[in-house]
Amino acid sequence: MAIPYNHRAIEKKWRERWEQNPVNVNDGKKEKYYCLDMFPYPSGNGLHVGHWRGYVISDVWSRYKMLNGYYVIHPMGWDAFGLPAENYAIKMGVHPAKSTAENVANIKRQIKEISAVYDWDMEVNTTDPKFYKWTQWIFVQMFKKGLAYEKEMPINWCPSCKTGLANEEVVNGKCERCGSDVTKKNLKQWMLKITAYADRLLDDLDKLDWPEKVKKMQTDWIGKSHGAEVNFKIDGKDESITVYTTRPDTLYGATFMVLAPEHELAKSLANDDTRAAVEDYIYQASLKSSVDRLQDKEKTGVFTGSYAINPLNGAKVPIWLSDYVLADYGTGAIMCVPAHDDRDFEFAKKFNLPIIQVIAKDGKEIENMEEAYTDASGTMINSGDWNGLESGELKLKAPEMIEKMGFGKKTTNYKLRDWVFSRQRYWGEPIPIVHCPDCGNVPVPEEELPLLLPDVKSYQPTGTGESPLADITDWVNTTCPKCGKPAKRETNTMPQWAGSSWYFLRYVDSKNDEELVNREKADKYLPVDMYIGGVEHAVLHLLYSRFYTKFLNDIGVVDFDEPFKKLFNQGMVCGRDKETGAATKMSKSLGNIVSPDDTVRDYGCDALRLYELFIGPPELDSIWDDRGMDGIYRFITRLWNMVNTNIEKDAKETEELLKIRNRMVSDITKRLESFSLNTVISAFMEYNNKFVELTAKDGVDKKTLETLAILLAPFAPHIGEEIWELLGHKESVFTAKWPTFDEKYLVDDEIEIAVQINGKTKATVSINKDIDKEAAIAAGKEALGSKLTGTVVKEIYVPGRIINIVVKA
RNA sequence: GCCCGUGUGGCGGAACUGGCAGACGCGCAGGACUUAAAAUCCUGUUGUAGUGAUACAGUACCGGUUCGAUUCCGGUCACGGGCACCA
Repeated sequence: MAIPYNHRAIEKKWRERWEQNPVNVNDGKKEKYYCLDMFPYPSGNGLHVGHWRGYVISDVWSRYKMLNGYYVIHPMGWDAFGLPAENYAIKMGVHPAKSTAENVANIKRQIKEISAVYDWDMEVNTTDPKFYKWTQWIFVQMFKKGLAYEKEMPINWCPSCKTGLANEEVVNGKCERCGSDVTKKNLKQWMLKITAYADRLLDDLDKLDWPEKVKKMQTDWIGKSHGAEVNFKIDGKDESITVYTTRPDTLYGATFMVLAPEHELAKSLANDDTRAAVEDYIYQASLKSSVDRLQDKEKTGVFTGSYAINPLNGAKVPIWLSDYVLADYGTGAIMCVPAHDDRDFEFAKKFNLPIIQVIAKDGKEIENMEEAYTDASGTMINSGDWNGLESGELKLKAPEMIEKMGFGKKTTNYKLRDWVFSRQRYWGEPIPIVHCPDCGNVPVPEEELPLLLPDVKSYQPTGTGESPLADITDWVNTTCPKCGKPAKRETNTMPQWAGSSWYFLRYVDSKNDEELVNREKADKYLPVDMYIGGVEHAVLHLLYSRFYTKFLNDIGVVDFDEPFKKLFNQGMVCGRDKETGAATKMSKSLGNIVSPDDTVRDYGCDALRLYELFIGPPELDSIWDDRGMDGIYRFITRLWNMVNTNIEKDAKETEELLKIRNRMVSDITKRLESFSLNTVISAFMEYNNKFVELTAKDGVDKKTLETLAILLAPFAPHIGEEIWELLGHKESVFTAKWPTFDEKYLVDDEIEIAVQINGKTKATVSINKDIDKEAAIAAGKEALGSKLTGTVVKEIYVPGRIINIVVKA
């Protein structure tokens, strides 16, 4: 009898062989295919089976591409700077450099258990000075182009992480990392002018083969809107206030105006009667945190005492202050049309302000308006010259009309804000800037990069708005690179996203000390063809990376302006809540983390790889169930025994086997191409069941077994190799070509189809696939026999699919 | 509140452009082998009624289009995700 399946021996053997003779080689002739994983941050918890899943998916895809003749770039690295690593270090009471190195070592060991075809020569680590030299270099280039600038402003501040945060890092008013309520803090910050790329970031989404969901999230995040700025004169003064509106068609319906409490004219609009109330309102608003401002939907406000003149009809409208108007969007001031905007309506009701309907709803004026009519469709009313126009068309034309009339202009606005880039933390790339009292901000000269992160005993965040680096006077005090006079270093560090925004460019030339990436190599091996990772980075990493790539394209570092052609988001692997049985995210606090280590030991790497795929559709979340591993192991054992038995049998190729083999190739290839990886595994099981059946009879031929070995290799590489070798091959299975199939074997001549009466299946019948309708109907009726009663009204035959007889009782 | 996604056996999930709903696997039940257990193999497994072939019902719910709907359309509910006063 055949040798029993021994996953430990087989996997050890092939891992050693691959180590000596890598299977993914660049012979300079093959076309490249760049398949990238989102690189992990090395947390102390190590990997769980959820992380594994993404890596298995990308490895299956990489190996499939190899078998299709590509040289596959499939690298791995470490996103090791940033808050998670630093917070972990603080918790454990060790230096982040030390804990990071330990965590990297542990996770690398775990990742090697996957037996993926990673090219470890390419490995990068964002905390390596040789790497962050270039992270700093990019910052300097941005500074030179005016895209990195310093600004004092109220920014999002996490009181627990004790650092400023980017807008993208604030989720529902809470810190993305630790969940604390985010407050505002006035700090001098480095900013990156991502808004300069807003239009390109928006327009180029069309070029990308990405999930629609992610594209939509980025579109919404950029939030481009079209409208007009309109100038309203302040009654009795020379000054005017400019508002931004997307609904200039409703200008005749503007019955009041609201400014953000932070608006520069806010105080000056008050008179003796209102001054106390206005100043108090402004003060109260300044105390509100962003969370309060998000949660208090109840409108508040105060009348300034001043009026503005509607430039279109000369109407005098009161000017109010309210915190529902955002200071940093548009002009910080809005014209209010309560009849056609929900928020303005609510405000008008609360403060008893007039409501004028200017768009007819269903051709009429609404009698007792109970909610705003917000559709831009209907005929204009109460609108002077504009009466009778269609509001949707007017909305589009009004900005230009206003521009011609001379009291405003057509304009666009974005929700996207510039990127707050300073972190008041230790564990990040130092921002390479020197503050000189005479020369201002001077970048560290490029030949002096990297500017090393100094070693320090106390790396805890200070909470004062200063980075821990500020305490290291030796380091802070320096000389100005320009004039040589005493100067001080910038002490803030970069956010975690700095390194991850460009790391994928570095893999293909990771040891280059002269350039970020050699241009020739970049042209040859970049950009990324397939990027695989979780959806949680939709507006963070994936937006930042696109921005960086466009910038590097602009300064000639690379010749493409989109980093990732295709994106695949894999679903999470959830655990089960022990009490409710509901699916929950795997987390340490819930105690439902499943580590891959034990599973690999007990069932083997191949078994876990197959199970990670079999568990459910790769793009959806799925639930881990340990018991499923037994099913996979049974399948592997059955397959293993089947192959070994057939090697002894040495069966002949028959017509039946030819058919099965071609169908197997067709099924697996189609499902793999459409990323339906869970059903690929199902198909393997189904075909294996057939082979087991045939083995009990005449056996399965060698060619079919070879085909099976190749098909299986991307999924279970050790087994694929072992079977390939058992079948007499000296070279690796990955030197083989992915098999093709012949269409002629996919369809039977005799097919079995369903026979229905009034759309309900009542019988089945075997017919030749080419017979005409008449013959098919006759065969169908015969199969139905006495079940067919009543008058036949209609006879339907869809060739190869169905026979349906419609009868009337 | 707005936008997007999902809803199929005890469980994970299949079903190509509308064409035999429940592939494949888990679990469970019965059987074989065994002194016994594990492992392995075989059989069954949507529900209801019936010994039975079979009949009827059935893809969250209500309705529509169609010879025929898990699939298309309209409405409702539930769950998940994104955005959240962006004028």
